[in-house]
Amino acid sequence: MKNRHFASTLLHWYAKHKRDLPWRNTHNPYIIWLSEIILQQTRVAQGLPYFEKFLEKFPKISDLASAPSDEVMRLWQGLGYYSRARNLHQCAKDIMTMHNGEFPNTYKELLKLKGVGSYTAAAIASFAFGEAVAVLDGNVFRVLGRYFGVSEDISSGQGKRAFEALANEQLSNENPAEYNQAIMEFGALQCTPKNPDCTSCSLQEGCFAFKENLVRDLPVKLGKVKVKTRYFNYLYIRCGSQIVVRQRPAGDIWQGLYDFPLEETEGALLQDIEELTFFGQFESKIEKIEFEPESTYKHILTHQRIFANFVTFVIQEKYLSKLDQWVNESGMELVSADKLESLGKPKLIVKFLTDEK
DNA sequence: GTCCTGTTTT
DNA sequence: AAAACAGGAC
Repeated sequence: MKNRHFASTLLHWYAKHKRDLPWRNTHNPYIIWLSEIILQQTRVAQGLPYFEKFLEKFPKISDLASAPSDEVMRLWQGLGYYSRARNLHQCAKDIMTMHNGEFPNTYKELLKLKGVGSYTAAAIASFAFGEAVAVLDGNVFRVLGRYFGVSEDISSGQGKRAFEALANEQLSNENPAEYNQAIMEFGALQCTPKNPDCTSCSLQEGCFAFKENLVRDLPVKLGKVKVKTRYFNYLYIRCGSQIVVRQRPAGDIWQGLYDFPLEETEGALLQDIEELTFFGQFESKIEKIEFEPESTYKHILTHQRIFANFVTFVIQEKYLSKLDQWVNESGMELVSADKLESLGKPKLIVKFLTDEK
């Protein structure tokens, strides 16, 4: 007989402390999948409004599959990690075309879906279909790492395998769904990264980290991110009621979102508009120019630090066709302010547009 | 390693 | 104000 103290304590704690969240009252795999993709790398408080918007707009997976991708990206605007939105949409289409609109119902098959990795596959398999497979997310690493005193690095392959084995060993086979929810909720509310509430903890007695005073040091996470700095000189070009926009290409940040024509520089932002290639081409046709290098925006990502300036150009309306030609040749678009509002944009762009008003 | 934004800590 | 942190897929 295995020692079930850990699992049963978590299950009791969960029954008493769990939050009532909309995706917890269903076995509908579409709703569970949607919530899990939105909550990847995202806290409940930030993801909840997006979950509600998406479910209202797309009540069924067929609704999501048939939506234009710009609409999906616009709805995702502000949530970050936009590949999740692209994968979400592609996955919905794949399920309609390759699975007759029905979700796969095993961990193994779920893992093949776009945007579904080991965590999300385990979550859907257990929550929707009751499969006995343990989830492994940041909360689970922390709770297991502390309670059992695992000192392996969670970012190494060896560490991950050790945690996976331990997680599946502790999993309640009677109720894998409740157990998975319980350990993650426990990590989110009780066994938090900073200042966990050890004094009121029902697992305190058997906790290795508490006993050895290692709560602050577990789990072990090595590996550092090196941040590179980039300089974006944005051109905010208007002509009559039209604005020049550009959809961001593959191979860089914010793929599929819209921003403005951009001249990126090395080492520093441009200090003079005459250094902009665009200025040379349109110098004689510019009515009004605003250049405010003092209002530089700083935008921080995990791996990049971006400094951005926005230079406003107002082109005389009689040169619209000339501008239109340049826009088309450069693979960009001229859109109205309303259209621009409706497009999915990075936070940096939304912030600039808000500040403009 | 590459992908984002919001919150917490310093 | 800046840095650190939180949160998985590819």
